[in-house]
Amino acid sequence: MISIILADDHAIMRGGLKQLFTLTEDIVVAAEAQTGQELLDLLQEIDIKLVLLDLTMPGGGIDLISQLRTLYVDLPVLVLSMHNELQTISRSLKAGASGYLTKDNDPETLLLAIRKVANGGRYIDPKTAEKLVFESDNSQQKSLYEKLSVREMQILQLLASGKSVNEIGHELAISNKTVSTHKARLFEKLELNNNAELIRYYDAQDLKQ
Amino acid sequence: MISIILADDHAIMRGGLKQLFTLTEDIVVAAEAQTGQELLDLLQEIDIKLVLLDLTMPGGGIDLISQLRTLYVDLPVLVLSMHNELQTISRSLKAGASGYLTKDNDPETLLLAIRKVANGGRYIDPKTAEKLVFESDNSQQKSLYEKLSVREMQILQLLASGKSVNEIGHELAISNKTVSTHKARLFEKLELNNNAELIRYYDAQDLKQ
DNA sequence: CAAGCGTGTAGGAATATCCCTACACTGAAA
DNA sequence: TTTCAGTGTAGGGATATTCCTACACGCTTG
Repeated sequence: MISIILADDHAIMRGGLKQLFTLTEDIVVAAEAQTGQELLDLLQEIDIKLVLLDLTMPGGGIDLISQLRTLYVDLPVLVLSMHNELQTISRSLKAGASGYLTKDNDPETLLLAIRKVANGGRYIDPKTAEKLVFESDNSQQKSLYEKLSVREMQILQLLASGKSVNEIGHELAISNKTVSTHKARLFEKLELNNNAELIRYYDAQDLKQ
Repeated sequence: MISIILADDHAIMRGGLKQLFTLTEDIVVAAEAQTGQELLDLLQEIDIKLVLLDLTMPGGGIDLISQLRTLYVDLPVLVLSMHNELQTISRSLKAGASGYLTKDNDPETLLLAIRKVANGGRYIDPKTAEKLVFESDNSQQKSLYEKLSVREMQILQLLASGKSVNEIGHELAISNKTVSTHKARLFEKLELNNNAELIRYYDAQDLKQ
């Protein structure tokens, strides 16, 4: 029996997944988390076999994977994401995720991946696995977006959501000066000159996904 | 019996939703589409009561809603989205969607929304509906723009172009403090909370004209 | 292994911006 | 006619942000 935690902030998605798992004999949802913190809290209380993690939830970035990997060395983390940005996939795996698949896969594939990962295996979407290998070779023409570090990307998202430098500093528990530095660096990398451009750049990127 | 088409490019999401609907007596999934085109093709073949549409799928933007509205006047479209950007919601509804809810709602809410919309009603997430009232009410009549004084409008345009308060003060040969006052007033009038919202508001207005 | 680049982190000083308040002027309402 | 709301203008003080600089760490790369 594979007991899992659903870590996804979309209740409808969780609801659907739970229903999906009722069709199986061997997979059961032990708990659900809507934020990274909630997930960490839950893990202290209950014992499960696998975390099914949506990266886009609040407090659910790459860092969370690293934390999980540190705190629970043997706990497999399967990332379930909407994005198939190679960058994100690659970073997730480096951070210690046992698998990665996008939500456009068949439900059967998800079940397969869960079983494989729960048994200590790894699962990566074959289509993207191939690209990953390919990409690492000719990482020449990276889009500006891909030049950003994880932290910078995070700051970008928070800025684009309308948060101030101070608010972000507080939220991430770092100095506002630090946030400002990150901001300056991502301005340089993205060749932006002001906040208006940042918002428009972000929205434009967002549409591409 | 409410027969629906699931239009979402995420197979896992569709799989989950389908399972969810098996719990109900009255909702049945007649078909699934992964792209806008696929949806349009399917609609020519089969007769259904409602389209459950994920805006983020390929070929699944606001335009698609307009098309559906033109081709099938009475077919209700319920938008299921991850984003709760006011703009997107507002535009969807203007384009003719019968309802809008985000994926972080309860599954029960989704069922409720489907039933309501299938019966000719409308459904909008209560949290966001409230915010929308201002926007839609005012934009129907006065287009918030018109509440702004000439000077405020000018400042808005300059801010949206990426100029700083100081730059604007210099350009208009008035104190930066004055510019700041104008800015504060237009923020209040437009019910904006930060620069990001200003940019998005301005761009949205721009599209309307 | 040494050197160097990228990254995450800040401090101090300089600016920029906001917040609250104020005042004069204009046109509309009472 | 008086009153009042809306507007364009700022000042002073409080905050926020930037700019420049720095440093430690980890990961390449010669």
